[in-house]
Amino acid sequence: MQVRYKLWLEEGEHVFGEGLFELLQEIEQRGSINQAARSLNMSYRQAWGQVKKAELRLGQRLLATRVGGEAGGGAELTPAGRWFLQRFKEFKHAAGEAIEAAFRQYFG
Amino acid sequence: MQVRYKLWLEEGEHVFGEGLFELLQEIEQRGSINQAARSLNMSYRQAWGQVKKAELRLGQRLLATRVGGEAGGGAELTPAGRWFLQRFKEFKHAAGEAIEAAFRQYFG
DNA sequence: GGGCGATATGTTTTTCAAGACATAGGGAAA
DNA sequence: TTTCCCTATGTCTTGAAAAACATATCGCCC
Repeated sequence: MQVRYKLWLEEGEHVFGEGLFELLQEIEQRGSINQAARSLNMSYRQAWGQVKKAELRLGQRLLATRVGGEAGGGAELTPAGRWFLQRFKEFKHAAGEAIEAAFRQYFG
Repeated sequence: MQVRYKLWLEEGEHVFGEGLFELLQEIEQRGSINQAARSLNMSYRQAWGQVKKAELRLGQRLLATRVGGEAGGGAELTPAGRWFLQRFKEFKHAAGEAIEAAFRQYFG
């Protein structure tokens, strides 16, 4: 038997979770939504929509994008984007450890 | 902004989570699946199916039921049922506290 | 100016889980 | 022997989220 969990943040509605976390991470190191989506095996439409919805609900931009140009365009994280990425990463790690520990304590 | 989470146990597949937890709790103090379902605002079909699926996957009974008789029948927890209920309750509490604490630490 | 690789959205289709509906049967008690 | 309240299942409907499909536009570069 094993424990499973999902963690996310809400601002009335879902704004930041595992999916967006991985997506932003990938965008940060690839420089484009398209590349990131591809590498995570999802469609550009899906990736873009996810970011857009979060930005709307948070009331702030997570990505700075450009259209056209040398590489056709691209995207990079705004300071807010980097902030969320970093914080969520640390939070997720701490919470995950604690959950596993509690599981071991009560079911191990 | 607030943190949200879901915790559950798997044995290959989902076997025990919040839903079953509340259901067993209610059954324990009401003595019937029907009454419990009603009080949780779900159908008997749904409640019964949930228990059945878990029992199948766990390979052990969670409820001892009887058909017909004075109250029409009824259900009570087996020792295994009580064990899961108690353990999950404690685990859920400990994990919840830890998650909230981590959230405060990183986003508070 | 056409191709390439991006962003940016609207629309439609699929899928899959949740819920609703239906039916059979058991046993005490009036 | 009928009524009542329950267990026990099969099946059908539906509704929402995910995926697929379809366009439009932008700007460098050859």
